[in-house]
Amino acid sequence: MSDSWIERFPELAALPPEDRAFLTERAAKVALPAGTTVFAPGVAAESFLLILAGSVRVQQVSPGGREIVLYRVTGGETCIMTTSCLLADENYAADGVTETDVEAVAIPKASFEEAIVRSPGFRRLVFTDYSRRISDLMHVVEEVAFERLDKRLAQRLLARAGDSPVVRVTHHDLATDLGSAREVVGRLLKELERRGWVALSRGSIELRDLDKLKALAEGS
Amino acid sequence: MSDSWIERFPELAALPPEDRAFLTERAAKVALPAGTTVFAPGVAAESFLLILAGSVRVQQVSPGGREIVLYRVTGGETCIMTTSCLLADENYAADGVTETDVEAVAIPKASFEEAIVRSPGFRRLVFTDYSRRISDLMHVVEEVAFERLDKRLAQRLLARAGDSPVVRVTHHDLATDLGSAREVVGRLLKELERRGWVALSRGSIELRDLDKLKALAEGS
DNA sequence: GGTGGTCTGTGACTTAGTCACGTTCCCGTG
DNA sequence: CACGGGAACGTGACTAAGTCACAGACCACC
Repeated sequence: MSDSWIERFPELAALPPEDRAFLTERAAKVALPAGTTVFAPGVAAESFLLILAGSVRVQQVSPGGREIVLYRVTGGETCIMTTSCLLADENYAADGVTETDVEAVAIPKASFEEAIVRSPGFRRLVFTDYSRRISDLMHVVEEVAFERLDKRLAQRLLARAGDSPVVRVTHHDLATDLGSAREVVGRLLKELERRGWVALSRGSIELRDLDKLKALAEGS
Repeated sequence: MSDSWIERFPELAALPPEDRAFLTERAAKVALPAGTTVFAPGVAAESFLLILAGSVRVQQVSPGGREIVLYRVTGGETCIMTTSCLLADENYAADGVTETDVEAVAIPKASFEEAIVRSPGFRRLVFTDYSRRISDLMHVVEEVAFERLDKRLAQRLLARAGDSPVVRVTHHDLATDLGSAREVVGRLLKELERRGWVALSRGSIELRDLDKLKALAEGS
């Protein structure tokens, strides 16, 4: 298989040629359409997944139907949940869904284990990704437990706005991002609109006063 | 050094003799009195830690002074926060404090990396522990985001009660366990007392109706 | 027998979540 | 074009949880 994908992973691109070859020979490219369930509680994974492009949302769903996004896996990152299932036969209470069309590379379990043994650089990539996810999770705990919702909402709005000031997102999606309820998010947004900081319309939100929003997002 | 400690870790005890010897030769036993800070934001670790006895509490502290316990590391487990620092040079926003006197075994960074390479069983132990902590963290997120506080409080009371029905703990400590505020915990406890399910006194709580508490802890 | 520190209690208030609706908008089908 | 259904959003009334500013109460130790 072509080894061009490996350039998406600086740690792997810097590997000695024989390790690069080992990986590229055993990797298979896969394409996942938006909305695919990559993993779910009770389903064992059989490959190590490296995401080339697109985004996988890892979330928890409560018995009562509420959801919270734990983190997102995007291009250049690996999917810890499948890794863990490979290494520890662990089953998690979270599921992963592609938010966009996703291009990924899959390495079978046996080759993955061998790569861990033979390549310090590969090992480092895997451990680094574990650490990043643990950081992500700790950050979620911190936010959910301690931060005000209006502040978190402002953070999310700013994060979702790329260069464009218009964010295409529903109240429900924002609530899922924040682990809150749609009505609550709607009310907070309405208050922001009343202040003139955003303009609301069905399915999208225009950020009108970035400075004020940033102040809210960063304020203590 | 004596290799008796290795029996505390079934995965390691089952290792081939040469791997066991490798670990026991390089491990150093350490004793940490209660209240010792094992790691903290901004401090790099230099050894892999295996806990033999006692308990290390890993927690986050908010700017506003509120705290939440993320998980506890107890006998027979390893400390992935230090592991992560070893492997990924990551710095976390959490700190670890010994809750009791702790006996542990430390393996220097270089020996740790070598053990990862040479011993599949050791590798498995490390990855399994990563997975366990990720599970723990996801569980915390789920509880904080979705579960009622009275239910979580009942769970904690039951968890803290060993065989004895009298739990020695302050309202503040329970609040820290739950990531909540002392006053809130106090009010909920008072309500439980009014129902006759617990009896409160300074510094301790007597569980009077385990069935009712269990029903609360398990109820939807 | 004070005295400082820890632990707990309380009321008034704000913020967040829940529940049960109702309304509006969009888009495809008859 | 009407209209019907689903998705998105709005609202009010209520409960749960967190915050703030205190005030006691208990304990240990001079």
